[in-house]
Amino acid sequence: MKLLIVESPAKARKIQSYLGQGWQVRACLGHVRDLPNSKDVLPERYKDATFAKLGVDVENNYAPIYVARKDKAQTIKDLKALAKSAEAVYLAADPDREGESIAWHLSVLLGLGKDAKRVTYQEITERAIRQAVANPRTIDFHLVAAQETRRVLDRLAGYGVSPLLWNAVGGPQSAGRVQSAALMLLSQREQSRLSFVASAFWRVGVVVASQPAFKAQVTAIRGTALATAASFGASGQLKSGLDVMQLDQEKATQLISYLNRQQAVVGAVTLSPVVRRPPPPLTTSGLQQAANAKLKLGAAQVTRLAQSLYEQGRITYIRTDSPHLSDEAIHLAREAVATRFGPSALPQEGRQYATRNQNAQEAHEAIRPAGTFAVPEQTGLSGDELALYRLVYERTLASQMRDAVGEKTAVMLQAGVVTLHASGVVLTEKGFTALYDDQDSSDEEQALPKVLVGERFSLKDAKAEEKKSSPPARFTEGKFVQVMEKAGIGRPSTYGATLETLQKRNYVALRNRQLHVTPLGLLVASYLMKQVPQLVNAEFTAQMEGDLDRIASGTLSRVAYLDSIWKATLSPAIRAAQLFSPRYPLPHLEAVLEVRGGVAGLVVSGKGVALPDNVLPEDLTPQTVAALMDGTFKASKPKTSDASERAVSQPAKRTNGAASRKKPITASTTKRRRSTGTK
DNA sequence: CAGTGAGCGAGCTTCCGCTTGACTT
Repeated sequence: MKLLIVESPAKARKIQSYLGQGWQVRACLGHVRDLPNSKDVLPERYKDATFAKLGVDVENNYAPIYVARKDKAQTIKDLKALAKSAEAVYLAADPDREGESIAWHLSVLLGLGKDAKRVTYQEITERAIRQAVANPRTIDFHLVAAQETRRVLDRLAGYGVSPLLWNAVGGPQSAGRVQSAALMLLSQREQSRLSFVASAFWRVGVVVASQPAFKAQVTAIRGTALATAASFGASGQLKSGLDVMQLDQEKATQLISYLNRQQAVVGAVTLSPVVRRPPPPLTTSGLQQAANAKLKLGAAQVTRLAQSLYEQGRITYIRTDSPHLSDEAIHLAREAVATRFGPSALPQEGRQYATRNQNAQEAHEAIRPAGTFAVPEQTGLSGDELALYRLVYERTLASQMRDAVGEKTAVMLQAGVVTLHASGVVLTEKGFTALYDDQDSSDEEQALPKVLVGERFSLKDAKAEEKKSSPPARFTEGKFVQVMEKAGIGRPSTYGATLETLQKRNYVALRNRQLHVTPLGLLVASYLMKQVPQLVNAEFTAQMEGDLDRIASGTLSRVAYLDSIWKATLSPAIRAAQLFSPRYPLPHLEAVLEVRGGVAGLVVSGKGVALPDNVLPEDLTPQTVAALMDGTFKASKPKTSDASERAVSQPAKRTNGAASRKKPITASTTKRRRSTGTK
């Protein structure tokens, strides 16, 4: 009997069916050994070591202590028994950095030594598997070293910086390479919203009475452009150097009566072709984004539903960063498109998509229907599972369909001294949009009639509308997963977990499906930014990836790299960090956020109160601040939250005593903390 | 005299990434 070990049980079943008799295919369920997370799992000889809690002997070339993971005890026992009676053991963990490490840890636990046979393959077909097991290689120790470097760095950074927060903020706080960089991105967005000053301006629209009629907007008067939202800076002023006119209500009203007496002459007609390519097949982040936008599902819910579909054999593996489709998948997708829309809906050749993500490891295919591409209605699925499967099915098919082709028409008209513009798009070939439309339905696109330069039309129904410049939008969970991927922060298997951690720590909260940074989150972010800017820098992970690649190729030593990050950078910053608690002066308000015992509070002219749990920075106005200070504040009852919001916020419920304890912050206590801390 | 509460000190918290069930509530 030969033993083949993969990571996932679903994959094991599939491969078992290919290899058949003479093979045992088993799953190890991911990592089997790790750094210790508590003292009781430590081997006896390390119990008294100074680095016991850290699990890394920094002074001895950053040697890690590895212990078998408790949650894998049974799995390891079973694998050991099988390995003993097997004539050969093949280690077939995923073909990436983490997979190579898993293979090595298995080889140690199973006592395989140099005989360990490492096999990898890019797709799960009988041919690919048989070819892989016929050509085993040895374990790539450079790649294993790169993974170990990543693991050690994360432990040193996380366990090094988190205690700073216990001192400065109080309570069970945490910091890390991924979660703190993510918090910083969210916090920067929240801060630019808090300091943003909105400006009001007026826009005037009119109906051009052609056959059929269409709508046009006033864009300029006597050659001077009217202000749009883009004309204003974040502080509410018109951007300098712009020659624009800001309409107020009075001028807008005058403009309306002027327009109603005018005729418009067509001054220019511009036609330009429009080609829209289909969106690529789904990756983990793409699935989160699409399911959030189209199905209004939260991150945790999408993960649960997708995992279930994967286990039922409906879709391929759900944690992937590659939009790649196998030849077989492209063939099946094209067949399904031809059945539904006819062969004319297909381009000559199948379409392959390249990843846009620099850090992609591409160990898996895109997320697509597994097996025979069952039509959604014939799967027997229902509810959210059906909806999510349909999304995967349609995105996969759409990726193989023709481009949508059309024409954009832009018309300029002159009505006396007033310049008007109208535009519209008409699709002449629907292409993939016949199946899957990825455009926001809100940006309406009118079909313009054919008009000629010099034609005259009367105007009617002129209307003025007040608009406001708006701050950068908050992120939904789905959108933010894409932001993390683009910044190279985290991995497909951790995007959801990172969002959960940030919510569990009460740094981030969901409201109306949008991610908000809490007062505590703002304080933690501003503290980390001041004391350990290296850790929260969004570039940090991207640079790390480059260095890990050099370690994997053998051109950079693991110890030299860790020295440059730990001994030369992070460790000195941690030693020099101030321990006093952070303050955050709120823009536009005479109030400062402070924190005591892990609870954020508000301080106004020396007097402090703790903030109730569900108060977010956007709730703080002169009125609510006054009410909070004199104790008359009533939390506005949030509107009934939808299911996806509940699903995520439930596990985030805080059970820790320190965090839920409420103590008023007084001027004397905050002052004392600061004076002791700065010594 | 009994009950209350301020104040003190000891001990605790934490990372990222790879995988699923087996546990309660």
